[in-house]
Amino acid sequence: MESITGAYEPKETESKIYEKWEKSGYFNPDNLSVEKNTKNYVVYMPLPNVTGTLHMGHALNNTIQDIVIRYHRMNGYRTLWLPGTDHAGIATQFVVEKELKKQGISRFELGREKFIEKVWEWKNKYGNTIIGQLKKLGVSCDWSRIRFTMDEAYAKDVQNAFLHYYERGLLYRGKRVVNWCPRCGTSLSELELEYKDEKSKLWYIKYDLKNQISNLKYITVATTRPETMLGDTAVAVNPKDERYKNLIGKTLMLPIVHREIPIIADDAIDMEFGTGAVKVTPAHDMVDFEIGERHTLEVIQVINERGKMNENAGVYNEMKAEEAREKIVEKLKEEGLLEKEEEYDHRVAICYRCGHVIEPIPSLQWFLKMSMKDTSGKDSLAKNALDAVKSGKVKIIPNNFEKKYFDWLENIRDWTISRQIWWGHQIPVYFCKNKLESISKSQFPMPTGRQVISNEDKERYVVSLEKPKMCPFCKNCEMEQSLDVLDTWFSSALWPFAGLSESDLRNYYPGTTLITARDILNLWVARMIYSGIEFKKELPFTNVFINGTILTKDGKRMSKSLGTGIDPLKYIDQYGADATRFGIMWQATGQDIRWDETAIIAGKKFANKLWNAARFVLTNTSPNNISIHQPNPHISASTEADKKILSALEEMKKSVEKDIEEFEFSRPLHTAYDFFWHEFCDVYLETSKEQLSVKDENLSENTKTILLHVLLSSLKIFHPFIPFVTEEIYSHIPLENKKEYLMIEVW
RNA sequence: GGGCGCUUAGCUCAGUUGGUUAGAGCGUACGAUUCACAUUCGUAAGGUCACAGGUUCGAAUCCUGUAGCGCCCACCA
Repeated sequence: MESITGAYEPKETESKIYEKWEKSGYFNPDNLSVEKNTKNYVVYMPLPNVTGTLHMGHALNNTIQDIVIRYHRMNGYRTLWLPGTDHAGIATQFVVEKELKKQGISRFELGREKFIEKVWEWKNKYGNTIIGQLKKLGVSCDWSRIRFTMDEAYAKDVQNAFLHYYERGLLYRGKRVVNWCPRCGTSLSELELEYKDEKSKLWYIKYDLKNQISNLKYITVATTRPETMLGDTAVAVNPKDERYKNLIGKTLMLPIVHREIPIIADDAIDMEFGTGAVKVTPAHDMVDFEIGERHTLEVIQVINERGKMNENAGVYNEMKAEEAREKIVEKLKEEGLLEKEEEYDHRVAICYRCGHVIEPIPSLQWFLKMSMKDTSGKDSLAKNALDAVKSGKVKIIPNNFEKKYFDWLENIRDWTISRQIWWGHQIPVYFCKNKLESISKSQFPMPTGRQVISNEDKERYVVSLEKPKMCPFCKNCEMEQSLDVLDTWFSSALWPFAGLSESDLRNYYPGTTLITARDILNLWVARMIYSGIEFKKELPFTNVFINGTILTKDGKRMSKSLGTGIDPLKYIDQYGADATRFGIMWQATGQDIRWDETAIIAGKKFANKLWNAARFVLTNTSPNNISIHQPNPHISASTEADKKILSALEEMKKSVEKDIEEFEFSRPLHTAYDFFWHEFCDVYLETSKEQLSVKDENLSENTKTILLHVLLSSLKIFHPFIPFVTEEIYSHIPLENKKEYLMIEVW
């Protein structure tokens, strides 16, 4: 075995082997020589963003996926791991905007079309960075099937999904208070918000009663946002609150504005907090908006999309909200209407992307109906997702994450799917430019093909996959496509099937397993589940495995922005991908991981141990041209040591299989490690030296067979974990019925 | 405020249904080594299993409570 010498050097070996694997075509299940009726094993990669670069979380998540895929491939499944990237609307737009800013250009100067061109340029240049990094890790994805969420075929399915929902009556347009980022100029879903603690004040403001009741002249409300009082349309109290019971239905004079507003009773009010009386501003608070709906209150918007006061704010018009706040507090003080102010710590919502404080404002958006309650005979999307897990058809592993999933779905709100950014799937809605006051029936032609026409809100539009050739309303305008784009998750929800070819859908849908991080369980997984049922009538997968989170050594979250992240590429470069994978999996017990670098060193040492043990076996077996045949090599135990190692091997193998099938990935690595190092190397290898030196040809030949057999079996077992070094060693093993690669060996 | 999880050797963590001397990697100490591997081998030190009760013949493991840490959810203006 002259080609195995010295210490193991991962660097060259790894890139050489990865190239060979890719060339072999075996990442593509169509090239695997499997029987026709063989079962599929399909894994959907959680889509990295095109802005992404590899971090520890990806390394962990993708290593686990690769273990599952390689294990099943060797076990004879038609194995497909589908990779892809996500256009990541706001995230990408933000990155490109920042790039442009360096050159002193804003996206508004550029204009929408030019800007989108720039984003595509950026995407084509940098969008596959993470894919290249993943390859270094050794992942065996089928790159021939890589998709991007804005590929032509994918985009078509996205548009189709929109139309489908519209036809089913699940999409509606409405003015709602949404989370608005004034900097990004778009609405955000609740899942896109982050929070930060802020030191603020709680102001106690007197609202005079229109008519004094006995001695009572006013009631006091507490607020953190006095500037929104200009848009107050009620004050609410809890109906059970004795203090205010006799005031319900009475009228107050709103200070500064001098507008009459009613006192109403609503269960949402907490009697314990503040004074128990709350100002209600339906335009600028989600809860107030809901209260407003229940009591049919007027919605008066006083803050605009840029975070400034608007014309309804009178003298405060065009002031920034914070400035108006100060001015209003001053004014209240002057008028003696400020009872007191308290220091108050609270949380404010901020944009997950740019960090700007979120301003709840009313805005016309598209919503996807989720709620369980209003059923139109058919089960709601949320109900379908809920039932899939409740019935056990989809398993969430570990199952304590089910609760989080159920909680979210059971309390779900309609999903705001429109975004006012430029980068994304533009919604397939076309407006009539002429705002005709009334339209006669005769002006409503039948829709052509798959089109739905609508004239709600005096805004006439057509939902259609293609731009209508002629406006069905005025018959002469060039219809204009809506400028809204879809929430990124609207398209990623379709990931298991969107953009796949007919034959791939037939052969590879539904898939088997999804392996992901817990923070996107609801954001993404739940939505894929109901989308699968909605569009393909079949659940997209049966297992959802949630991997742990990698924390820093002192238990903090690893994050780029905090500077606490660690770059796995540094480890791959220094110790090799095998060592890095080993180190990660050694620690990935299911719990969150406080990162310990020494495990990678253990991995590096182990790769070397494996290498040297192989070197020993191969140099001691090659002189006589011994080779083995599998699957049933003629193994017989002639000594106690033989017996022991063979039964230990079988036991180890069984234990590893059981673990992997139960989504345990760290324990099998420990088990195999213990066996190989301590039982095979420390004990049997030493014993074999004696057995080989005895002048008993049968014994020494048999010992050689056993050495080769145990080595080969071990290589297979380790391959899913540390694919490179095992593949390299395999290429040197004298095997009669050898496969082209260990990767496709029979487990 | 609610939910989930964690607390075991100096560090990072295992410990399956309760059952003898509680394990691993790394680190530490001492020793070995021309014979696959110093990325090695051998030996050793090191733990009142967070704390307090309880169940049991027997508890790191089950129950109750307390404390600390982490994460998630929630409309406390």
